[in-house]
Formats: sequence, structure tokens, C-alpha cells
Amino acid sequence: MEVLKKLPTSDSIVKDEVAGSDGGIQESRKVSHELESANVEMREMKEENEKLKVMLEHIESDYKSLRLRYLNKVQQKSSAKPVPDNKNDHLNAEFLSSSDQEREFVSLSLGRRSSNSPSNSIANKEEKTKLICLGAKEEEEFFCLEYSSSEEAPAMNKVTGKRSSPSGGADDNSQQNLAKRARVCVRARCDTLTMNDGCQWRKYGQKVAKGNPCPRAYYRCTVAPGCPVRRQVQRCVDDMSILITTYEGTHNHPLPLTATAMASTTAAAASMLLSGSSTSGLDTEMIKNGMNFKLYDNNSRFINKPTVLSPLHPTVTLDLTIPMPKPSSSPYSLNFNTFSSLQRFPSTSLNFSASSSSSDSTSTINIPTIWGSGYASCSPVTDNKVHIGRPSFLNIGKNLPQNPSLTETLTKALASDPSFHSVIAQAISTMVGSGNGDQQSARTLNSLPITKQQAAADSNNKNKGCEGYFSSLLMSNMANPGMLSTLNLPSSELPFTLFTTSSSSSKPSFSNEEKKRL
DNA sequence: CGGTTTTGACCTGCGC
DNA sequence: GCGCAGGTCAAAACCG
Repeated sequence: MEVLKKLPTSDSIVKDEVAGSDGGIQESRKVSHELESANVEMREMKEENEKLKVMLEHIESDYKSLRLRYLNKVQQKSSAKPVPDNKNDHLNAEFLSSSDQEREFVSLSLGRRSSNSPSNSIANKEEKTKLICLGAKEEEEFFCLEYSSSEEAPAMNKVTGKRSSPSGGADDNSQQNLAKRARVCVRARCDTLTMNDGCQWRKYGQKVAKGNPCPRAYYRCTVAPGCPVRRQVQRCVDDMSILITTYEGTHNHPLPLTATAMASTTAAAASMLLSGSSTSGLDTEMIKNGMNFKLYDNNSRFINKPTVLSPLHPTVTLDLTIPMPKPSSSPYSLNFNTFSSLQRFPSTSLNFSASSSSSDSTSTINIPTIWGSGYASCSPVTDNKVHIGRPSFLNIGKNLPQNPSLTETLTKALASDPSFHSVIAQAISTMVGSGNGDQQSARTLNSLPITKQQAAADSNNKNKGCEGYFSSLLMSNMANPGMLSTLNLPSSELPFTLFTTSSSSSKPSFSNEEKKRL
């Protein structure tokens, strides 16, 4: 896995700046001053790029060691225990001996599908399901995380998990269903019946839920046959203007350009939820390019708590109904929380606050966001609001030293957190997509100039009214000029694509455009 | 005519 | 075990 953060060369900036000036001493002084500051920022960014690279190397090595540890543990378990269940033993042996299966397991853990794998057969999938559940008692979170990355599985076992599920222990089923049923709930104001998120949906049912006179509609993705993604659409009982759309599953096909943003966001949010871990339950805020993501839990007093959510499903709610603050004036608020009812589902909370200027007193580290491209500056705060990962692994925010080494501290902390590793891996795979279409779409989307993206979004909105809201919102947020302000760069010069991965090798890969920029 | 929507019946999980 | 609620199925109706 190779992650790159792409930056425009200082030369290109110089040329543009010089070309843009008409002369005059003051003008050139101003330009040179700006150049100087830009260069300083560039150096800082490069340094942080290096740190990120180091961090990712750590992540990679940590992941490998974790995997080894896990395999050792399974091996020890299978050899030490005579085990009442011979089937599981057999499965363990198979797991350890089959390179194919291991490959798929690893693949799952990275959030990618290996659709061409010969182990994709039903029989093998069933075996792997059992394998995963085998160790669930000891390493519950780990297994949930690993398995949750493959949300296509419900295509074989219906969401209810019973009708077509193989006869297995209730624990096994529930364990895997926990991971598979992760949902992303999106709340947005919309006057139309549904919102166009770029995907094609077919309605397969409607039901009036208790407590809400508005019927809930059930949709399936029809972009590709067999796509496991489903969505529920329902009006908020407290505010009829709010449409609650709940997504479940991951698309197993390339997505249309307009659907990429939403799918990536929901997949990343689901990934965040599933890879998340228990925290102290403190209120958290996350900033993501100007989008407000409101968080709830069962104790939340949030009055618009949607009835669409079932305690059976770990759900992330993305609240788009909160007005966006102006990019340059205030940090955005993005709340991520989970319906972790019964404490069965770990919650993940992150706090990314965007520093509006370099004069902020707090130290920041730049973290590539998983929702689109850009920088989210992670600012340590003093009220314990920065919490990433499970307390046992990491508890950033508590007793954080407010000194210049904070960046390193946070970097190390992040690099040492397995949850964060998985989130990053999932996010990368989400952005890259399982198919070329996804990759292309994401890249195309990210490389579009802001004006074009905005124009496209505006055009969509003009034609469809409320429809296209998701796409345009997400697209515009991906290219949020506010994020550019931290770099002091014109929006046209910003490198949107921060992540590129190469599936064929571990070396970085660049598109032609990216090569030019570099 | 093919795809989509509607709608009543059915299945499953959960609480009592 | 029973009833309730959520979710899904599938036949009929609808639509372009």
C-alpha cells in the first residue's frame, strides 16, 4: 500500500504568480512575499508528507505484524485445544494451509473484494464465515472489523440473516450480522420523494413504521444485478422537510460519477463505524470539508432522532440539515456517533477541526480526509474532544502536551492505532474502488477543477431541484475552497488527489496529469 | 413489452 | 408461546 500526497511544485506556483502580476515594485514585493510564504508552507507540507509516508510505513509493518500475530494465535489455538468442534479445527487447518483463503482474508481486511478469487464460491464463503466467527469470542472487534469490510456478503444471506442463512450457531450468525448490517443514515432537507444520489434504485417495498405516519420505502440498487446495496427512505417524523435515507451495504460495481461521492462517503462512514472502537463516549465533533455530520446514540436527546434506525444495526448518521458554516470563518462541525445500543457496537469518534489560518495557536497535523480529497487539520483541543480509537490503544486528547512536538505525538499515536489503520485502508480502498470504474470516477471527480464541479453540481440542481443534492453537496465539499485556504493556494492549483494506489505494485502510480504536476 | 411501483401476505426477531 | 414490528417477497397494476 502506498499513499501519496500530491503537491504542486513551487515552480508552477512561481510561474503563475509572476505571470499574474503586471509589474511594479510594490506588486513584485507583494508577489515575492506571497511566494516566500507559499514556499514556507510548501516546505511544511513536504515535511508532513514525509511524516505521513513514515506513518504509513509503520501502518503497513504494524499490519503485517498483526496479521502474523493473529495467525500464530489461531495456530496455537488449534494445536493447543482438542476442541469439541472438529469442524472448526478442520477449518482452522484449512485456513492456515490455504494461501488462497488467506489472501482473501487479507483482502477483506483491506476492504477490497477479490471477486476473481477462486475462493469466491459459496462453499468457501461459508467456510470463511465460520472461520471468522470461530475467533470472534476472543477477538471480537478484530473479527468484526475484518469481516465488515466485505459487505457484499449479504447478497447471499439476506439482510434478515435467517431465511437463507446456513444453519449455524446463533452466536455465529449474530456476530457476522453485526458487521454486515452497518448502515449509514443521511439526513437532508428535501422536498421531493427521494433524493438523487447518482445511483439507480428500485423500490421493493413500503411499510408504515410505528411512530411515524410517513411510510418507509425500501429500495434496491439496480445499477448492477446482484448489488447488495439497499436503501430506506423516510421522512423525519419531527420535521417533514427532512428526508432520512439509510444506506446498507457496498456497491459491487462501478458507480456513475455522480454516485461516487455519496457512495464513498457512506462507505467510509460505515467503515469508520465498523472499524471504530469503544471510546469514552465523550461528545465529539468531526470536521469534514464543511459538512455537518451529526451523531446520535441511544441516550442522545437529539429531537430529530430518526425512527428509521434499528438498535440491531450499528448506524452512522450523517446530518446534512445543519447549515454549513463559511469555510474561512469557522471550523466545520462533523459529528460521528453510533447507535451503539446495548453496547454491542463500538463507537468511533474522531475530531478533525479545520484550522482556518496558519496563525492558529494550536498545533495541527494534516490528515488526508477519507471523504474526498483535501486536508483536514486535526487540532488537539483541551476538552478531551480528540479521541481516535479505543482507549486501550490510544486516547488522544487527554493530557496532551501543548508543545511543538504534538504533531509527532499525534502522528505516532495515529500510527499505533489499529483502528486507524483499518479506517485508512478501508478509505483508500473505497476511494480506489474495487473496479476500474470506481477508481476512474473517483479520480476524475477529484481532478475536476472546482469551477467545473460546481457548475456540474449547479446544473444538476437546476435541472432536478432537490434531486442531485447529495452529489452536488458532496462534490462541492470535496473541492471546498476553505480547505485550500490553509495552503494559501488558488483553488486551481490545489492537488486534489492525495491518495493514489497501485493495485499491481506497491509503487506509487500517477495519472498523466498527476505526473505533470509533480 | 419490459421495467417499476404498489400492496397484501409472509417471515423473522424480539419483548413480554 | 404469543403478539408486535420491521423487513422482504411476489403478484398485480402501472407506466413509458
